[in-house]
Amino acid sequence: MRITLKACLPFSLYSTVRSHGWHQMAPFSFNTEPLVLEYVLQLESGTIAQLEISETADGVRARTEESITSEEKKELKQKVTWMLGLDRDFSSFYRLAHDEPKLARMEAKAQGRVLRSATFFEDVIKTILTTNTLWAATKRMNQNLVEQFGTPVKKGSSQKAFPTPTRLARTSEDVLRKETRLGYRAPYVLELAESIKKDDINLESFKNSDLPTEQLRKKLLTIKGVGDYAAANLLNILGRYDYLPIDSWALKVVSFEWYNGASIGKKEVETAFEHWGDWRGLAFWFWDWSYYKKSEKESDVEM
DNA sequence: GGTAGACCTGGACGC
DNA sequence: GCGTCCAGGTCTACC
Repeated sequence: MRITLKACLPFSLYSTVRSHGWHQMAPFSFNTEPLVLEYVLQLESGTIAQLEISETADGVRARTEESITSEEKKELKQKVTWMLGLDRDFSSFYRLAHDEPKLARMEAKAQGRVLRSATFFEDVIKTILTTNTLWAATKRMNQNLVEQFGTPVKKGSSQKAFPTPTRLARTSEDVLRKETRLGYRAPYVLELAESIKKDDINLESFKNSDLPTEQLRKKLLTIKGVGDYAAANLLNILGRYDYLPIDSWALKVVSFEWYNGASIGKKEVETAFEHWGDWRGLAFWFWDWSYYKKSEKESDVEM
């Protein structure tokens, strides 16, 4: 089965996929030759579809070998549109970015979209796994979650979908802590899965919520394991750019950019992007950091 | 509202 | 191979 979807132009599959590290996390995988994004998607009906998404002249083509119903096809279209932000229009931001040398490239590279998971639940769990740990450990915890609790494409297949809240709610904190190696994050993941199962929280409604960003942020902060950084990161994923995800990396690159490497706090980061108003999260996310130019120069010397 | 300490894993390092 | 140190956000208790 194949579907083609049009994107609001400009669009680049490569730029969207490489917008952050999600493409390195199961059930995503990404090949550059040829350019294909793979994802194991679990539909509402329970059907598992192994998707191969490639770029077309004006959008994407999604292919799966599984036969699916017309209702499932409709859901698949909605999910792919959401994951790649195909309907997102960044023209107002591009007009502002043209005058900023650190962002002026964005329109030509069709940057602005961030890769999202099929469900907001998956994005919240993955964000919790990024906190207070190294990237390698985040990937390992996520891999363990998918391997241990994900539904396979076919019986015996190693390709599995991200676990559903219902499936995770059936496990125990002890298993998540010791076997999935989530450590102190285990009760947070379990509590969230249980809350969704009991309908205490509907994370998927956050995708198209009319609530003001501040109220949405407050709701996110009620989730155990989601603090200021994680909430801002999740708001950016939802397309709300009013908050900056300030972690230790942000302090480092902003300090290098404007404070000559001196020790700084959150306030300095916020001040640096204040004038971008409602777009500040997006400007921050795609800023062309001098810190990396310096690193490249140093590695050039070493070579 | 601000701050200190605990939480937990895994990589780096020294022995 | 073993032990120690450190980095990484959030939570909770306390002031």
